[in-house]
Amino acid sequence: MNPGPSRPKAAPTVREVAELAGVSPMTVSRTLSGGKNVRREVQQRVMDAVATLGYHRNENARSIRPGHRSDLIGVAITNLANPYYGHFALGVEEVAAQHGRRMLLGNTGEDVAREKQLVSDFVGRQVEGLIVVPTGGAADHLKGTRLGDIPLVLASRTVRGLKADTVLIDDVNGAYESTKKVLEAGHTRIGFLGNVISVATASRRYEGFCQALDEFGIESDPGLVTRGQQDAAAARKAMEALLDLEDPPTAVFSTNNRNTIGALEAIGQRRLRDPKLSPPTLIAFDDVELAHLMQVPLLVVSHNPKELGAQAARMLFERLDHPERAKRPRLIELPVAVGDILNQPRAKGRRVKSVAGG
Amino acid sequence: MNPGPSRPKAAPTVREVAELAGVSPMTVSRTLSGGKNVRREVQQRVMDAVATLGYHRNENARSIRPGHRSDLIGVAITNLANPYYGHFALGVEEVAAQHGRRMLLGNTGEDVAREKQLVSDFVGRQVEGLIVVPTGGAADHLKGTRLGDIPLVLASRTVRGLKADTVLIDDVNGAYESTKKVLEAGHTRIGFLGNVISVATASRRYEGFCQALDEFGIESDPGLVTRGQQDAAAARKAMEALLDLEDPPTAVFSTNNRNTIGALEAIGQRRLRDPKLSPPTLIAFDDVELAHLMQVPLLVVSHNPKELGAQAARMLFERLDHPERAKRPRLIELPVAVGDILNQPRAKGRRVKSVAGG
DNA sequence: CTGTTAGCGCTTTCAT
DNA sequence: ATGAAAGCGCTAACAG
Repeated sequence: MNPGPSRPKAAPTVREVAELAGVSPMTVSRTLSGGKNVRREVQQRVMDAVATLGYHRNENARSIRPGHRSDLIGVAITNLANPYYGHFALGVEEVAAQHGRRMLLGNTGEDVAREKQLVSDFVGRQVEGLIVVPTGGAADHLKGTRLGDIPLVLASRTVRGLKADTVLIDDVNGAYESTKKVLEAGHTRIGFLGNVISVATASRRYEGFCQALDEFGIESDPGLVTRGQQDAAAARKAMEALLDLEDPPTAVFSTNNRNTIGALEAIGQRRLRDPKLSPPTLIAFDDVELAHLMQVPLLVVSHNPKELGAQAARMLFERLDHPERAKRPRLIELPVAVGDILNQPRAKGRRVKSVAGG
Repeated sequence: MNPGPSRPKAAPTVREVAELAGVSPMTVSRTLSGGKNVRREVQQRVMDAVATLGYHRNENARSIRPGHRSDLIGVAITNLANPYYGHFALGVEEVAAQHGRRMLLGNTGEDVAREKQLVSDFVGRQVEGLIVVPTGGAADHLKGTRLGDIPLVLASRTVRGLKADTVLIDDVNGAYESTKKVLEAGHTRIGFLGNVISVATASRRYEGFCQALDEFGIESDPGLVTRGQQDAAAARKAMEALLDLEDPPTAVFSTNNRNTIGALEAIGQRRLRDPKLSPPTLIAFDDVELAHLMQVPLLVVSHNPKELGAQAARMLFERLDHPERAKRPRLIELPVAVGDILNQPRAKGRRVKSVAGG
């Protein structure tokens, strides 16, 4: 009657199932693996025993046998709170599921130490492969030898000096094309809202930004370049500072969705006080929900984070499921779509055509 | 020279490390578990061997020993692409990390079959506990016996007839209070944008909504109630339909962030065509980035999805780490914050005090 | 301090 | 069609 201190009764094992079904463990094992060479009737008895005992076969014990896959992949991303990485993780998960794999997901919070710890743990858990959005710090722990030669795919960011499959967004070009488009529209003072420099995407996008300025013979004004904003709050402050300048930029390049949100908040807030404020044109790398409806001139450089994750996963499974094909590390750059400048103020903006994209 | 077909050389084992270090496997094991009773010098030799071989101890093999924790929890959520669940997962992950656990994360996509499959797999992988955002379909597979009595925490939604720790948002009250506030502001025709009915949150929020209407003696007009919008696109259409009504609602209750986005898109789009459009007041359950800057009268019912995840994880670890304390299933409802109505139109909207309309 | 033995849950191999 | 034995990688328990 009294269940007692509810000792977490050890999970039933094959042996117990076997006993209850009146067969040997081997027969249970066979039944569970498809039922080859087991009489229908016996199979039924086994399945009944499984059901009554609530038996689940121990995948961990199973996976220590040689030649057995763990069906597990390890994924380390930097910030799960960012919807960008939510989509990314979903892309990975979906492809992993298609390939019959499960996903161990860890959040690094942009902390190398945590990344190291996570990766090491993943390897210990016998993941078949790793997908990592590297934090950008030292990355010895990602070296092949340290990983026991488990396949690794880097996503969204590279690591200098690390040979591994990599999927990136075409950052440089996206930044270049979009900046160019805004320059063509006549802007000459363009601000820059960036995230941490050590993050590879940040510098790549800055690179493209500068390329375009160079091409137009414009010297980047250091006073217009801000860096290191990791979240929307910081970005908002940075944007406010830009707006407060004596000679504020007429356009601002925002490196990522966090900066875009912050920038739009700053602008939106200002406008509540001064409805006539004519906001700067915003170049937004990464698409952001609702941004296009904010009545701020906006040029979106959009791409698909879910596809980024899916692609990373595909590269991984290419290696895992076809080790015979795989050769040297591959680098894939996913295309971005540079849109048109939306919400142009009616009077001014002369129509610039050009359609860019993938 | 030629590495050959690159046979994925089996991961090194304790034995190999032991051999290289000139000790027994046991000494390696001891060293790796803290180094008790191993001479410093020998430890060093072992660590060197570990480093040269790139050895990672096999956690799976380790975890089959009796009494050993797997340090793994299984988390099944419905839609990783929704930033809401990204935050949720982050909350879980952080608390799990604090407790030294790793997270197996699966996405159900609101599909019961997938949920069932995931949960079963998680159990087979020896997770110590489960956190599930139930899809809402049949849930036999979540019954204790089927789970091998692994602790389960339901998050965000309940399952009727299932005894398990549960963390919810205070949906009913949040919907009630916010609707009431809008009724007090003088609105009498209030639309409803809902998601799938089978989802428990949906009906709970609808319940609160109706409660408030009842209290003000207003009969809910079926023509104003829409249901089943799972994503922003569907929500947008539903909102457009509401706006197209001959006698459109002056306020609209949006059940969740997907519906809010869709509603704001619909309104924003309309306004581009007709800048004078006076948009309905939006009651937004779930906070949404940028929403408050959209110049749409807005009442946000906000809460913290990350905290929801953290709380779910805390309940789980309470049971795991203190099995002696744990008693009957607990239900926690996290409070919501009902804000003020923002972005009220200045000129027109005559200030209606808190007097109900018959 | 260190090594030997045994066995965790499972399945491959080899009987029967 | 079924079972017995052996061993995967690891570590308690017990020597020494």
